Amino acid sequence: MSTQTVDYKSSLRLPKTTFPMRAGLPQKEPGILSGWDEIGIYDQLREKKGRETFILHDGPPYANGHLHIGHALNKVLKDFVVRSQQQMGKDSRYVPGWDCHGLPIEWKVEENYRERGIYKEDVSILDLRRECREFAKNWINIQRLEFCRLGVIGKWNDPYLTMDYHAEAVIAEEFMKFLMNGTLYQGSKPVLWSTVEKTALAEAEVEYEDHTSQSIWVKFPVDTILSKGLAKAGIPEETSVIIWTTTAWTLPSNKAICFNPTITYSLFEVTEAPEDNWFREGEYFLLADNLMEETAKVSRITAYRKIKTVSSGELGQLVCEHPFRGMVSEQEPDVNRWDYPVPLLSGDHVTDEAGTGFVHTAPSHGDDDFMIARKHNLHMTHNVNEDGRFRSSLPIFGGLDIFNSNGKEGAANNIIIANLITKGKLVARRKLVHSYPHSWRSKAPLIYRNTPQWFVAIDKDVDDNQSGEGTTIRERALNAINHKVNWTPQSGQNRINSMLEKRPDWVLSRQRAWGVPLTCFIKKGANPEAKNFLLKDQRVNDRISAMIKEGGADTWYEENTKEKILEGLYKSEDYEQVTDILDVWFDSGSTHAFVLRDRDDGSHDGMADLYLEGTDQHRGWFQSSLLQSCGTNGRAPYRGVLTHGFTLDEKGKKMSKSLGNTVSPEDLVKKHGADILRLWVAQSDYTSDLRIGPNILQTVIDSYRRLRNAFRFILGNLHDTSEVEEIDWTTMPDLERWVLHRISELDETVRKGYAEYDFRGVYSEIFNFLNSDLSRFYFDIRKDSLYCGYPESQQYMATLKVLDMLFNFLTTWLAPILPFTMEEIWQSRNPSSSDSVHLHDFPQVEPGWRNDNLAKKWNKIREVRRVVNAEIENQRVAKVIGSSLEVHPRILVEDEELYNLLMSVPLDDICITSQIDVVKVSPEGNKSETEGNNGFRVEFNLAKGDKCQRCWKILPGVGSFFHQGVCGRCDEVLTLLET
RNA sequence: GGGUUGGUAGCUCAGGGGUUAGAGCGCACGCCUGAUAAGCGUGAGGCCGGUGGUUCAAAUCCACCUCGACCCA
Repeated sequence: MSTQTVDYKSSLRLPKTTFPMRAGLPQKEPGILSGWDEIGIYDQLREKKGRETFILHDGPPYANGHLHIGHALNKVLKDFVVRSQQQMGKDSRYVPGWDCHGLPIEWKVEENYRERGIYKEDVSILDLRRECREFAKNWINIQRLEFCRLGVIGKWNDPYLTMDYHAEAVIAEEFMKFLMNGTLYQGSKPVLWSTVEKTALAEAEVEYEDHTSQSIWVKFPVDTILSKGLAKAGIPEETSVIIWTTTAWTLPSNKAICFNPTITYSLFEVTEAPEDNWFREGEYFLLADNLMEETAKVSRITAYRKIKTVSSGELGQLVCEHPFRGMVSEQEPDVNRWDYPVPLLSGDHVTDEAGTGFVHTAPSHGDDDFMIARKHNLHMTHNVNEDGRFRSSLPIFGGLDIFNSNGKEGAANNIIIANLITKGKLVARRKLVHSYPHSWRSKAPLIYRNTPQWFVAIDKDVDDNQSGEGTTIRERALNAINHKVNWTPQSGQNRINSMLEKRPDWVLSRQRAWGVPLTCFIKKGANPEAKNFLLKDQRVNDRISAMIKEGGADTWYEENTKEKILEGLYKSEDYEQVTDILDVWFDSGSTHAFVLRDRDDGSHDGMADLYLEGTDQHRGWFQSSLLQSCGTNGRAPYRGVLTHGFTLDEKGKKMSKSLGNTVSPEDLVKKHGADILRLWVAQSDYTSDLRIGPNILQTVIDSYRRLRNAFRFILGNLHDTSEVEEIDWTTMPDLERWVLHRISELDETVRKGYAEYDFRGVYSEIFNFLNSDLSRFYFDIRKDSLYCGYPESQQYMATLKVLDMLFNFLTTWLAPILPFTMEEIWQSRNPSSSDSVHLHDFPQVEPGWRNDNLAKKWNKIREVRRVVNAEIENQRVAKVIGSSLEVHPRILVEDEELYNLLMSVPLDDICITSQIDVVKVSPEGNKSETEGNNGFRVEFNLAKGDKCQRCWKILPGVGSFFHQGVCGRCDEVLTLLET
């Protein structure tokens, strides 16, 4: 035997590829992006004709500020959908959009004015709107770049904007449909109001700070005529209901008292009190039991007794007198403005944490009050003017100010309290420091003030001849969400349903500047309930929409607009032009009209296949779009809705700058690349909240590396060549056919997963396949053949063909999730300046690949292999061997079927041992040998012979062939290679 | 406070009345040095958020609590 070693390495076909192990995504991705740009990939995909469309309609993000991780999550999920639908054979279009109007932008612009020392009042509305438009435009451009950087495919060079003139015109048109179909009405609603700025404030403009108020306990005497069942309930006629309030000034506007049926109330009597006390001995009153003690303390009564508990049923029968009943003004001595009944109403908002358990209710001056009022048809009052003074016509209190123009407390509270004392209706008063709304700008305390607003009635029959799905907007909406729309996850249906069932009419109007106006006119001097209050004339509407299409919504605010529009049709001096703007949710709720219906790349029926947003949009866009569309089209604008959760930090906490636990998409992309961000999305369960942070990202990076290396192996063995000879799959070895079987299984789960938007399922299926079936099994086994086999042998060609197929399936399957990396992989095998993996659909599988019997067989073989591995590991740990090629095991099999099965495959290759023996043993005699081992047992033996210098197997006969130091197989291959 | 929703290994997730609760990654140990800042093998990790109930049997069903999230108040 020769001791001389020959270097046979050059005769091997070792993997060779230029595809680097380390990705360098942050550097590489921008280049890939510009490649896509150059070939115009989105438009090129649109050229594929004859495909069914799939329309994911983009929910427009708001154009103010950089993207946060939630935006990224949303757009990445959308991109998964868009790309996967396309590759499954659809024409999958995606038109991104932006929400441009609204308060936050108007605000920032105002802020800029302030910084420049300009007062908002000195700026014309047209100038302000111009600045807002510029502001939005600027951020749209920034966000567009940021979204594109994430690899999101779409019509980025022609997105939709809610501030496009066409969009503004359509929004106005859509609004006017509500004007015409009878659901629009003017009502009023309490809003937070600044008496300093004389304007309504949005919730976002409100700061809560401590404020000292006078809290008062007030008697509302029971109305003995109107109350029912007084005697039966054992309530004396001279009983009072005691309420508690911190806003004495709202008492003149009181219309009801609320109680909570879950609280226990009782009838009490004052049995002892100081001589000069407001609350006198012998007075009867009603109060929540839990609050009696506290009330006794503040009202200085020294003893009281509980007479009996009063049920909520009994309370509901009571009606009180207003404490100011009988008070008249000098101007109107005959009119008593407070001569109305004050009913006791049940309300969930009432608590027994403070006060008396009875809540004084002024419909015009509180949210809860307003809702109760609406439920019980209580009258709204208009007692408070813009400047925070009572209207001058209000008896007794007319002209008093609540807060003056400096935000300091006015006379109203004190004079009202003084009157209560005079009338013997005050029980107690206390100063109270509590959290109270203040203006973000002036820091002045705010009040709730009733202001006229425009509403869409959602329980009124819609006059539009589209009643197939219901006559009211609510009916249509409920019908749609419960019978027509497909929800992902299913829980979304329940969620939006419970919100829709309860929601009130839609408040459309905002007293702001930056938006689409409510383009309508009202008859001067007409009552809002009057038939001619609103000007309804299609000719007028047409002029308005033509005007806006031409010059944008700004034109509404130009001089003489009213005259121009009404010219020749109506006397303009008879009408007043509404200048309020629409709620921005109406803008975005109308996107289906100006995008899906109106754009060439919209959808054939104006409906989207999918809306995809965060779960907060159940109240937002999903609902506004639904209501808008049900009012204008009588149906939902979408067939499917997908919702995702929110992004949290690693501990499941909300992200916030102050906690320092934020992850910005920009940083992430700069540091790790967009594909890592996308892979994080793919690995997460978007149906609940998603966690992200450095540790979680590290595991994403790890799995990315692993995946990348598996592809590198495929590329290396394909030697970066794109041409692989066709061969008939039926002639392939068992093992290759098993891989084909797995591909066909995967094909089914991948397509099904994508169709159901189960990206995590798709990814984990593919990832596990790559690891468990390929790297650990198939690749490991076939390395011998790929490296050492004869390149023209049938088996080698079959393996190569399977690698080729795997390449095509895997790159396309993963392309929606990892568009950059799959492109890099695709290009490194098929370099081309015009091709892209994203132009290719998922390949088709052959029906014959699926072979469940074959799968069963290979499962069994892998089980045997696992046991062989375990035995080899034992010897390795014992330092008997290192490599598995040093082993020549024997497998003792009792089971006939298993024996035949093992004999039918090259088990030495499969176990990566130099040789292997399979021996049939009889079950008699040594039953225990294989019992509990599934009918077989592994016996360890060292491989005998010499190590082949080429393939490293240890075999007898090595060295006895023509080529030095090699085994028979290698000798043969070397000979063939030389010819 | 209400509605909705979630809590399974260090991480991301499967499972879902019935043997010793699974996967992948990570980790530890070992091997290989012809996927090499890679690959292979083996292994250790879990009072399945808590308490109580229903049941022969609960991670799974029910109730309550707790911790988080979204929306609302």
